[in-house]
Amino acid sequence: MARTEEQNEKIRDATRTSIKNAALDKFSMKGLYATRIQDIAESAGIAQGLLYHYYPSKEAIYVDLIDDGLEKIIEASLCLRDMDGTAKEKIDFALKSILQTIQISSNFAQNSRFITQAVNSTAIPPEVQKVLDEKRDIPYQIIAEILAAGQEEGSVVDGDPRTLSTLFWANINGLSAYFTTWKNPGELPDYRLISSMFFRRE
Amino acid sequence: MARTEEQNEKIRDATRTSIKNAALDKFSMKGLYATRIQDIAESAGIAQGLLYHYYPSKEAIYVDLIDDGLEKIIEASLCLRDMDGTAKEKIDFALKSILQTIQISSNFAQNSRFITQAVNSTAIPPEVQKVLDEKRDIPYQIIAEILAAGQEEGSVVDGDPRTLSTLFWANINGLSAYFTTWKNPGELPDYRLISSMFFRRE
DNA sequence: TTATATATTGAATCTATATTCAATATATAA
DNA sequence: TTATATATTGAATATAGATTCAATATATAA
Repeated sequence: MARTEEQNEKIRDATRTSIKNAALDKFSMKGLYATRIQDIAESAGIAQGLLYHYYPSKEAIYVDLIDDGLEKIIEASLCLRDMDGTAKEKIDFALKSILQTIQISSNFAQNSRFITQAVNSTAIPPEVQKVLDEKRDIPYQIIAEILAAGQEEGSVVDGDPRTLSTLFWANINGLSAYFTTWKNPGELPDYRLISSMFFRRE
Repeated sequence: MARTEEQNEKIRDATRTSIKNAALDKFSMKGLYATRIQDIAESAGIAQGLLYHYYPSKEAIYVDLIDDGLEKIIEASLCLRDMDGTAKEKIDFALKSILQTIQISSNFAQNSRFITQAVNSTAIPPEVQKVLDEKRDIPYQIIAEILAAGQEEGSVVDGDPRTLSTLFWANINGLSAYFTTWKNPGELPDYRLISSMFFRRE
């Protein structure tokens, strides 16, 4: 007999992972339509043909990655919501960690860049649009919840919590975009500056 | 004899303008590589072939439009810098007018979306990259100047003016992106919330 | 060792679309 | 009217690159 199913699965998992990593690298830098299937295959260290044993098309890889990307942000948001502490502690923690992550690792910024590109194009495949429609709003809702709780506590400024949440994410996305798309981006602002928008003065 | 040179020029100007308008519409929504030359021609109401009497390639239209787009922002920034008033008045005026424009007309947001896409892709033609390298930084410098003057006046908070300027544009870009890429985006935040980041409390 | 299942290869095909070009339409100066 | 310059058309061409597929490599159970 040949390899066991378990062994084949391990091989396929490894190959699938390198395809996904390679594809995220390329898509996040060049977008769906400027990325060549050959780019991805080469970067993953496999032949073009093999890619089609894992995904039926270039678009299918994209859909998969968009879903992953949104899930990551949702997961992090939920984790923030469910942690102990006041609204101020949560927002400050979020800002501090995100700004730090942007500078230290490329993960957050890469993911953010990838999603930004998808969101900015109406040419994305309908399946991608569907995932975006279902999931993109969730992190906005979660931050709005946290801010609403802060208004109850009396710490957060007045105003529609959802609008404040929009402002929160606009800052994150704006800074992240700035940071990834610039040669030498300089420093990021202190998190307290951003935080000060959302909270009353003592 | 046939038409005068002046008359031909008028015809060509009109055609060129509709090509540029159509191309900006398409590029800003779908990006360079997902936009088909046929899309642009159709939307401009001309035949594909004619496009090549005005531009040597799809990329050339793109370069032209990127330059226009950056020039518009630079022009507005310079105008702000040179107006009378304190730093606070200028920044407040800028925030107020931009937020209003985002909601009222599509011009600013369309331009912003277009530039965001270009900036987020390393697949853009080298000529576009060149224009971006030359011009993208200027609005950041101008806002930094204004904020530095505000620090002299004592109204603007401490910190590297260029970093504050980054934060200013991150807010503008983040909100603009939010607003154009959402079906029913809801309200934009009050400009004073953003402004409060940059100025000391009375 | 060997048989076998499946992971992998890369050249061949097929298609979409950017670009070219020969022919046509148009408008006005004479 | 007519001659003419040039704006315009759209079908033909060329090509890049997505997808397919027949052949090969690999690894292990027997």
